[in-house]
Amino acid sequence: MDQVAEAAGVSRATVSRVINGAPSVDAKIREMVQRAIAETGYVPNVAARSLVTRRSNSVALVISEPDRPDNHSFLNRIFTDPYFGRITAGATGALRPHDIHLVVIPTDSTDHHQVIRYLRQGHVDGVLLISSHEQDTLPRQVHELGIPAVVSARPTSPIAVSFVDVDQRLGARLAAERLLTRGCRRPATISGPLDIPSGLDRLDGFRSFLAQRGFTDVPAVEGDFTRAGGEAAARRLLAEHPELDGLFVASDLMAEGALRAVQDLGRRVPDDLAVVGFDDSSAALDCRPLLTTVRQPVEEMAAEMAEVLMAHIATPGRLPRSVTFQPTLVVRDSA
Amino acid sequence: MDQVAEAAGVSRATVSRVINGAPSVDAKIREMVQRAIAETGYVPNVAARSLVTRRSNSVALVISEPDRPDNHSFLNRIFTDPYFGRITAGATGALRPHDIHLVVIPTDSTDHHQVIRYLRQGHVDGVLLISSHEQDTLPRQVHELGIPAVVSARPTSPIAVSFVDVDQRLGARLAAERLLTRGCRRPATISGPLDIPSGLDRLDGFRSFLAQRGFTDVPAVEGDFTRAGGEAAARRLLAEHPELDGLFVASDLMAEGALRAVQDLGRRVPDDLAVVGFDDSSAALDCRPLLTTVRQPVEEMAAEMAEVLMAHIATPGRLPRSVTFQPTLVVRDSA
DNA sequence: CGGAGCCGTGAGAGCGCTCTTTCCCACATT
DNA sequence: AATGTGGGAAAGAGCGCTCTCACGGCTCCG
Repeated sequence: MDQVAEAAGVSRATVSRVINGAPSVDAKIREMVQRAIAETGYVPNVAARSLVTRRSNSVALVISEPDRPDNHSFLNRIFTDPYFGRITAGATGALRPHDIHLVVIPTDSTDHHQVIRYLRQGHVDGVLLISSHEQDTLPRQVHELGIPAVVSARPTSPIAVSFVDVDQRLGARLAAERLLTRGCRRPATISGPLDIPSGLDRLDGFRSFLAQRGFTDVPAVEGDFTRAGGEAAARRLLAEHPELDGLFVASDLMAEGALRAVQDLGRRVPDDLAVVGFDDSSAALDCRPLLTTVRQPVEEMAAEMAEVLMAHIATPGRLPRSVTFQPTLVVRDSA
Repeated sequence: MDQVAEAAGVSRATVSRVINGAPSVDAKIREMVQRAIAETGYVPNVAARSLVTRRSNSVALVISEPDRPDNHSFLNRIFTDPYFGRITAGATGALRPHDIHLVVIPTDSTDHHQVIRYLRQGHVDGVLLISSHEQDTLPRQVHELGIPAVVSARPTSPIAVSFVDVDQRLGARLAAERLLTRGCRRPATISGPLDIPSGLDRLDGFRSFLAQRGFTDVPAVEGDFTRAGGEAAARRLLAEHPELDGLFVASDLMAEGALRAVQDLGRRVPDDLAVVGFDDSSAALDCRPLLTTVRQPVEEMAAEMAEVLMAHIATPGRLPRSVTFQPTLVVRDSA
């Protein structure tokens, strides 16, 4: 930087001003400095800058999942699930124009303390926290740290933190309505894990809407948001309730598996059994027949999380805000 | 840090020694310092440390893909493809024990300069570069930067950089052998994009092995490593060559699509037509019948990339090294 | 014509750490 | 008793930047 200053015949302070785009620099001098920068090939040292500005220009994407028996499959599951992929894509897209980078940190409860330590050290300016399961203590811990944070769903315990969510119950209702509209009279559902709020909300939303319409004792089987889990759940459900004619599956991945099971068992979709998924991920298009599903705009939601986080970073005292997205029904062939 | 030093009745230097685990500190003093750290809740400032050590303890995972018409789908495609997911999982797993974090940076040629700028600024200690397409200039640019780097495949132009790859031709040969063993006499292939070395190598390896065994003019159609692409390619292939009885598809994702097309067209798999994939990704288990495929240990390869990179970071002058993994055949139901 | 006000620049004090150098003291050696 | 030896702690100089504050020179107004 001294070299640049000397080459341009100005002081270090002026070089700094030019680099940071301060408006109060004379156009001629600005140009001279820029030429000097180009000639010397000068690149600012980010560590030195961070030291004084207290900014790192990066944020963490912390993906908190329940413990897994083995670490390998844990990582693999996370990074292979299209849901997390869409989150990453959405967040990256929103952050990039602001030149903010993303540090991806998967975690389960066994290494919460490492994550917390990382965050405390000031590596990042804020956190996007993807946490779904009920008992997860990480949102609270992060909140207590005082670092800017946005969570991916309404926290289960009431903490004053910003979050972005989709109206889960409305989504479930859209699915239920679609099934009824098609003429289904024996609806059932494969839910997500019931220790996850979104799993619970979708189940509850589905059932309570149907109850209003006079359908009680709607069968439900708990799934685990994987294809294999969906397939197994569908087999179980049809074994116990062969009369079913409509099925709401709480994720597209599970729906893909369920569709397979249903067809293996000789049911035609949608004629014998109509199936509605949830997510509208790429998996919906991998199904045959193409999956009718409830669209959750995951990329937009992640982008919104990023925007809210950046706002928090820019103005520290800012009050938490929550944003709820509306799901929509995407009608294809399966229902 | 001054507070800690005062609380422990020592100097800042000693606190630093304790934090960095210097062996030459008296046990009693060490303990006092640690107590002081705990009491004050002191956390070292990483920016200040980086400023003097010239280390950031993070590395970039740069995923370089060809230009896409629209940015949105570009990000989505990358983060949804299980191949990149496996890479991320493998790299994360290897880096975590060393407390090194991963900054994920997707890029196409339109923003190479941004990536280069980011790297030059010293945000990261090194780069894991995932670059597949032939004309990609990024590997060379990164190499010229002089920053420690490891590339995911043999660079197309000969630059002195470390890389990790799988023996693509051997993999293709394993597939060919399997088809012949099953008794196929009319083999064909759906290749990857031919401007990607791995695509080319698999095609070439397949054909040249078959040529040795007397099979010439083996039909091939170019695919694009997506499910939809695989499906379309299979339809084209079977329309032109209805007599086929064996098919090597250069990625599991494409194989999944191809399988669908083949079965839609009334062929039974594997009886009428045997299908072998490539990758052994989770997609292989989503196929029906379960996909016989060539296993590429992507997670291990990514982990190895990370190890090599850390070695380069630790000892700067180190000569480039390349590691080639052996693929294996995983026999399931489709061939 | 003198002083107030403003714009643009320079000087210099840190930001919080590491690491080399220096120093002290206890103990061994002659 | 004087000198040598070495382990362990302290002192202090940076690392490369930003940002406040002071100041010089200009315009403008009374």
